[in-house]
Amino acid sequence: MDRRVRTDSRLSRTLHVLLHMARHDGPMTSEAIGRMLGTNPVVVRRTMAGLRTAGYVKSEKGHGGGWTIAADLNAVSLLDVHRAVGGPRIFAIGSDRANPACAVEQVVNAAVEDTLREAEALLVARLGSVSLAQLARSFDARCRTEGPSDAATCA
Amino acid sequence: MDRRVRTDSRLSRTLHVLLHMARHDGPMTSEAIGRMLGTNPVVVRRTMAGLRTAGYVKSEKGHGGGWTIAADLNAVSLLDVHRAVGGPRIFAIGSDRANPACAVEQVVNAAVEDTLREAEALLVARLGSVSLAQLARSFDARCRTEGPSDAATCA
DNA sequence: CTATCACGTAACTTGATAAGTATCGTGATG
DNA sequence: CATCACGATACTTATCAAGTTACGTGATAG
Repeated sequence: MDRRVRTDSRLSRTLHVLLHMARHDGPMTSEAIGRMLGTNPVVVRRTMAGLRTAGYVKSEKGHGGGWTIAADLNAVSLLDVHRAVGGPRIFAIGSDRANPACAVEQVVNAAVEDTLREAEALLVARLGSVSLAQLARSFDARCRTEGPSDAATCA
Repeated sequence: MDRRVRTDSRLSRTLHVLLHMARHDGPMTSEAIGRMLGTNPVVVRRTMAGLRTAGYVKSEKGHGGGWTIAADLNAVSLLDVHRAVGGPRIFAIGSDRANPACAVEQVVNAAVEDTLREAEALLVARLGSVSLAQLARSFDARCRTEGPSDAATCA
């Protein structure tokens, strides 16, 4: 399905970058990463800033500088990355008024929000249970079954 | 928590309206509903249009006109309402490129989207398992435990 | 020391979408 | 026939991720 919608893609883009960094020797520049993602270096730096604060990557200036992984990939989950990039809003739906005076509205909001909370809990549990290392391994596994790993380079 | 974010509140607002309509004799005008929701009649009509198409409500023009429930509340689930109001976008996060050339990106997107799909399936199952009648009953139950039902009127 | 490289940061623009608003048409009621 | 209430269109507003421009800072090369 070709989604042309408005979704926050910081998590998936960051995971994409991190996996490439894991398979790459030496620092990667924001410009090179931006080319991979089809965007520009400023957007990359903006998103990576959260990862640096969390200690998952570090950055160096000057010649030969760029971004490097600074953590054990086994110790960082997809949830950690989601939080590091500051992507708190998961749902596009919800209720707008927090404490309505109307009791009917209170019941309705509670019902909807309970359901959303359940779904969010599942999401958090799933994202928290997968490490970057596992994700990298699932990529390697896929390459072994589907052919050579040349496709790891971005267009 | 006081969310001042950008959420699609069509589902919760519509449920709110439907429950009031169920407790109300005769048609309710878009203007009266708009006052309940703190919005204006055009927004109400726009959202209700989907419900009418689905056959859950009907509308009458002229004196004494307005909106009336046209379906068995036991037969309509919260999921039915969600779909009737045309609210398809559930998540604010996701991946932007559907079929990337990069195999790493494919693996990452698949992982993220599988997780989202799981959460969506849970959400759909939950919303589909609750009928409007059940929601109305849970309101009545709450009133019995917490006091008189005067709070069913909106501010 | 100076030029270049690469990140850091701030400010602004763009695009998409729910919500809000204004206006006019249409049909039904009294 | 006057009024009411919906139907529909068009336009504006608000929000936020993403994109863009511009300039500053520190590090390396020569």
